Amino acid sequence: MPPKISSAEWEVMNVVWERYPMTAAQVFEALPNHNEWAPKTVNTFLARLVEKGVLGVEKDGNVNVYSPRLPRAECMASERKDFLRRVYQGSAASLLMHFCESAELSEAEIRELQRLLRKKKGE
Amino acid sequence: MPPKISSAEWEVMNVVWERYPMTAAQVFEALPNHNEWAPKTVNTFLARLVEKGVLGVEKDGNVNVYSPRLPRAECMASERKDFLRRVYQGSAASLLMHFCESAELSEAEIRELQRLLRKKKGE
DNA sequence: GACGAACTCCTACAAGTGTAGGACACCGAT
DNA sequence: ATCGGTGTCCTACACTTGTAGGAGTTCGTC
Repeated sequence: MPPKISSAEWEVMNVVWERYPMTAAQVFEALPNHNEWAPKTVNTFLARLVEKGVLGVEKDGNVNVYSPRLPRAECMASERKDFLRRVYQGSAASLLMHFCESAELSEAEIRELQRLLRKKKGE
Repeated sequence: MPPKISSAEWEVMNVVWERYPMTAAQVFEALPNHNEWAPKTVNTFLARLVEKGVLGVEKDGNVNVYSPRLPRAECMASERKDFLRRVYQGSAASLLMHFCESAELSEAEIRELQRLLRKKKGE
């Protein structure tokens, strides 16, 4: 199981998973809420992610270069499992209903979901 | 917005939302993992939930009786929003696909979802 | 009216998280 | 060789969360 990734750490990882390898400065630049955190703060998150084994770091000269050590899909799956249990006590059906109702979905996305459900029914 | 409810606090709230009002002892008894926490621990969670305004408390003699002060649906919605943003960066469609794929769904549940999607398409 | 059981209220403490600051090192320009 | 900028590493600190323990109050029973 991947380790627990905190909320701020997810922000960072979302950036790094998109386009690694990255230096701390690049991560800082790429963050959407880049204005809300001091560069040092981002540095702390990077260091903690390395500690946790979510990120790996290599030196390019004196500069740290970070890359994921865990696949995003795996961390997402672990987070889904936790959320499903904690908030929905395991009931995937009501979770899906709730998200479905409040989601804004395009025609194409709806069709894709319908296709998936039809396939599921067949099993 | 409801306040942040921690993982352990969700366990407690899931019980209280099912059948309030409840005393601390009743909550303790009703907890699924009732064996893993000391009664005092559960007490701490209850107190914190009252502080946060999620639970209300009244005295029945010298005994505390707890009831929700926030509707479950509202707390779930807030949690969904947070999860969607943090892990899926707002993409409800991929969230739904992922949960759909890994979920075990009965025929009836699938039909219900299909109905919901058809309705959504019509809008 | 004193004692034990039950319950509440206050306190504690370590680990995790958000939020950085300061010291120190190294590279490029002068 | 020196100095300033840029980056790393270590340290800090308050708040949250998980996990309770102990002191004190009160009610029913002997």
